[in-house]
Amino acid sequence: MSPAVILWYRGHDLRVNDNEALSAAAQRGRVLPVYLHAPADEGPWAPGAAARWWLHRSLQALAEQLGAVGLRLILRRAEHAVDGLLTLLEESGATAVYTHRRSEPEAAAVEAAVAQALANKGVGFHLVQAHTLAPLGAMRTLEGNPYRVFTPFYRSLMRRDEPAEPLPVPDVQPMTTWPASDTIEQLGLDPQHEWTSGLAHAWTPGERGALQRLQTFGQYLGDYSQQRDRPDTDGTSCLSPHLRFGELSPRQAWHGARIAAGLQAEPWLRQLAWRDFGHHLLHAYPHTVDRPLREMFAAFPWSQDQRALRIWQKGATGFPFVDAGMRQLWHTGWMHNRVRMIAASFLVKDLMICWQHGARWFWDTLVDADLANNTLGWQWVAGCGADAAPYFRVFNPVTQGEKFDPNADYVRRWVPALRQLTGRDAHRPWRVSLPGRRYPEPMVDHAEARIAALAAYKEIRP
DNA sequence: TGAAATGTTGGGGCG
DNA sequence: ACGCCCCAACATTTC
Repeated sequence: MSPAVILWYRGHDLRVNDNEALSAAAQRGRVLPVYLHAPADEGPWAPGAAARWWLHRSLQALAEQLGAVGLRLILRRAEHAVDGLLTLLEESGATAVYTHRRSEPEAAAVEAAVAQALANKGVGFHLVQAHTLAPLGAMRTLEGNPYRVFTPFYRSLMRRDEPAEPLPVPDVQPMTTWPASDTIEQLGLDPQHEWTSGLAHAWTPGERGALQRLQTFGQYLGDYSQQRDRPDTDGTSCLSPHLRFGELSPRQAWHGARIAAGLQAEPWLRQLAWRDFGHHLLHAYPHTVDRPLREMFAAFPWSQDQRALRIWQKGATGFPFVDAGMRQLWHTGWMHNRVRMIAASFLVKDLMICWQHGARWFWDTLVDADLANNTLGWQWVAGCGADAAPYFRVFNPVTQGEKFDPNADYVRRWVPALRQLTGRDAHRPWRVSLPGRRYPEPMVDHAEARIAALAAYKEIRP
């Protein structure tokens, strides 16, 4: 009788296809899959509400996928993951633990603690690297430093061999008797707020939903470079939450895109590489989750206006493109990337509210909230990160709207009060009279706000 | 993965 | 025919 081995799911790896830890575990013994909800391990960046909504459903989907091959997903609460693993080792007599490495600083500490505890027990610990295209730490400049500029990082990534082909679902030997499991409800992940009703309409969490989305997007890949900046179309893949939860591996995405579009997949693979860049940066500079990479920004004279922050969060700034984005976020847990840049720029430059507040809001409301990419994106916009937009590049929320949402279809979709306006007027509603005034006046004068932000930036420059 | 200010050019209206 | 002005279109500089 072969020994039991634990397959430790950690929430960024919720799939059975192309699952290296599963495949390795299956070769070694009877597979015991477990997800441990360990709040004490999570620190200040525990998954936000939208991510918990997704996680709850993705775990249900994973349990089904595992069930189809004869495995059962064990769910457990534990103070620390290491406690949960030790308990399960006792109960099952398992001889090894397989899992996938994460890139977050807190997760690295957990991995170290688990490695230590398992070594003490003489239990094998197999930490597999599969959440990025290139292994964390493997991407180095000629001087041996981490890349801090995207383009050289990208070129270097593309010079590597193509990622290996995705693995099929392995043949598995199930356990003969299964340890007890909590129910998904007992984990208490689902936020059960009223607002989550919109999320279910927009998404299908789980591996099947992910593969379906990849399949569908493959048909549009040829138009990606034309359409990707247009929030009024479905030009982007919308794979980000699936990748975040590992319902799809980056190399599955890579090969899926190659099969669908061959060399034409390049512009989209470049975006997939941005995802890798974020994870490599977070791994190299873990403190950047709440501190600017470029240290002079610590002295920036940020505004503490809580009221303004609320107005931005609600999507009531009076700038239609910004408000449409913030409302799309609230209703669907997702925002088009072009609009993320504009909305983020508005918070940081027009309102001069520090990027950490924006990052926290996105963290709580995005279904694809990923610490590495959220940090990269906000520091990019704020101008304080790696390969950041220079601070003096201030987006104009009106002209950006006119450029990328020329008929204002996106704005009118998400801001009902503007629906009666023509495409031309919807981006500048203050020029026309709105019956009932259901849409707010602009909360700032953009031209003045821009000048104020540039002046503040001048203060901190060396 | 900007935008605004400033500079330059060239066509056309006009006296 | 000529110079002058206006201004759109484009280029360059600056933040």
